[in-house]
Amino acid sequence: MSKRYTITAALPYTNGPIHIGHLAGVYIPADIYSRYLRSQGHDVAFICGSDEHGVAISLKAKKEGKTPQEIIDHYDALIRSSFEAFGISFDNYSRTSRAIHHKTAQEIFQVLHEKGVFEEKTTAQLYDPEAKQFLADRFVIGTCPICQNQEAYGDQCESCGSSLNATELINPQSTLSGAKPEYKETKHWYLPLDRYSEFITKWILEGHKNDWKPNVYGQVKSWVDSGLQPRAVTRDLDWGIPVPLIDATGKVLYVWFDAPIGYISSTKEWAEKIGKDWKPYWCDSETQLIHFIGKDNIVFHCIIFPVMLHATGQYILPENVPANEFLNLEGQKISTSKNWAVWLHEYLEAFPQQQDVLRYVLIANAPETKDNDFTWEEFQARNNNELVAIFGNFVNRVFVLTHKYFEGRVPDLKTLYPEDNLTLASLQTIPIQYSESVEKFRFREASQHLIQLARVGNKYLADTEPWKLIKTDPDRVSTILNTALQLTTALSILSTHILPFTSEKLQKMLRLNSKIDLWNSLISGKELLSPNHQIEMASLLFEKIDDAQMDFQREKLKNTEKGAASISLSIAPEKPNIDPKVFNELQLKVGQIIAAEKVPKTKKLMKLSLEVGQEVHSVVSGIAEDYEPELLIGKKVTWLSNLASRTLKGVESKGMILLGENEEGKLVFVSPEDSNTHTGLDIN
RNA sequence: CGCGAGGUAGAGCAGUGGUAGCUCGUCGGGCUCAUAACCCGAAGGUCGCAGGUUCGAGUCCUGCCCUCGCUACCA
Repeated sequence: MSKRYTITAALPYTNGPIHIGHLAGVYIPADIYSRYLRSQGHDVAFICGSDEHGVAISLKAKKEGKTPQEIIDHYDALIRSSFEAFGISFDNYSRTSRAIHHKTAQEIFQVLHEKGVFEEKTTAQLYDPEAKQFLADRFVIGTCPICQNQEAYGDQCESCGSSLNATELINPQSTLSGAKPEYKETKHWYLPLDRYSEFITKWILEGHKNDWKPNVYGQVKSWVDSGLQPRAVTRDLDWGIPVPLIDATGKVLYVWFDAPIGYISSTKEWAEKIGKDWKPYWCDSETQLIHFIGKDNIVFHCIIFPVMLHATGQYILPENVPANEFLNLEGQKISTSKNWAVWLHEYLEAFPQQQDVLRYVLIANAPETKDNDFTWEEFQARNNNELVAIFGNFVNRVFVLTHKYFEGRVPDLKTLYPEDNLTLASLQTIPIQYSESVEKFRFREASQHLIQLARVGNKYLADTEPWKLIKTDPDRVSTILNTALQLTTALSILSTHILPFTSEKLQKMLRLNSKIDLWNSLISGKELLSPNHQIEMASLLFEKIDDAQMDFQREKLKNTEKGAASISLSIAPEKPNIDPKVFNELQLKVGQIIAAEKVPKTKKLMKLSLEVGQEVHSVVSGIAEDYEPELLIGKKVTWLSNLASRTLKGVESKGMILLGENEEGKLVFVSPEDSNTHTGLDIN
């Protein structure tokens, strides 16, 4: 029976291009699922769009001396075209900067406001008087009151790991202008999540205990157990959707309030274009709503957005939120700022017409249950050993044999032997297993069922050996090749979701004209190609990828990483001049490390014994992530000796070892002769 | 620190109480229609560690270790 589905894929944020992590985590699974549902005859709206609001874009614009509009136009165009070229089959890809979205988001805000859902609160927040802006915690830096790190953020000190309030920082500074933030009162609207705790508990914790993924369920449970808090849904900012109330000038909707509404406005835009009613896709309880996201988005899609939808009293809730974990690249976290990524638009240029290879590799190794690693070595191996050797080679064998023995016409099916029946049976059983996997969002498993079908084909040919029988029993060969051709056709149907470009090419080679109901013919065991049907000459579906190409990609990664490093090799801004007396108050000495050990239960802290003249002092330093204890022994360092002692994690620390942070984010000791340092390095 | 997920052959994964499995890689053999492709076979695991429950534990319980993530702006 045909059902209605609304499938959403996380809105990409338009401050950077799309990389393989986005694809493996969200877009390829969502695309496969949508294509699958369509081939089953379901009514599918596969919805996405660019997320174009928020502080990050406004900041990036300021930094690059552009307008936010220029930034979003650039990335929206890039993202849009690379999705298109990659075959992500969105029914609509919109933008949150469009009028229809502004209107939709404001309407939903209005509805919630009129229903009295929001709480209004006036609080004092940090304000930058020079930039004339309120500051998010992240945009205030200052000295950590706990470890004296001078670059602690308003919410957390990354050196000692303590969580902080921006108010606790010593000498707070705005990262926008360098000005000293002051307090200013401001009014905001809060979504009282705490009042919906029971709703979330019943709906997810009780209702979806067994059908949602453990990582998603666990995350939600963790939020609910720790007590949901009211959350502000407005911000004082100049970039975003204006809050549609008279007493809210200068305020915009919080980006996380407006972004998920983008799914709805994108659906509206699509429905208008094709003359449909959008409402059933969001308001009809028969519709299945599925959100594809990455794990960092769980709270928004499982708690905040559903509460918003629920509170309006008009919308349906997601049936499932199959969030994936993260993909690493060559053993390291993918990082946009460090340029450690494989960008989709660059892949498309480097590997033209090979979209399916990346689709296959990423889905075969999708981070479904835990973080996974993408390596070019694996990319090459999967292409050469699976797509080329198993899938492509089987198809090629069948085409070559059919032309060699039957002039490219499908031969008759004569007497069926047990091995023929066995093979034909798998044309039904494998698609059924494949379907089960897809319906459970187990795409990695589904890709293995697909390749399994090609394996069955290779084995069938190896077992029956038609090239030997042709001399003695041409009738038998006729049956074998008919069977092999049915299998090839089945392969072209089963691969439509994961390998859409390949599937299309193969169907052209087979001259498969009617595309209607291919899936049904497949699982009902109908004859897929009739005798005497003429097929095209063989052409290769996949090509081998050689070592040189892979070396080139690996080299490129290294170089772009270096390139990014040289850009970020920035010189810290000058601080105001100080009185020489202040400097004289600092006591700096050279010390030598004579012992080092990690402080237990911490990530970064290392306990060092420092020999200074005749004395030995104990100093705790946040360098454990960058240095092995053994390598530190014997090292001479610059030591600030008259900093008041303090105790970190139960270990007394006297003074402070001077360190700089280099372009790779690695802490280096201040020894100007060292190759790790560069001129202009900020010492602290 | 708290919370969540993960830790199973060289690599990537499946396996929720009953003789440890799949794919890739490795080694050996077969085949020659095919993109030096394909098919068969073998080697390779104290299932993170330590206790416990049970006739029986990868699977349940307890403690610990390691990796990743979340802690409210990175998929």
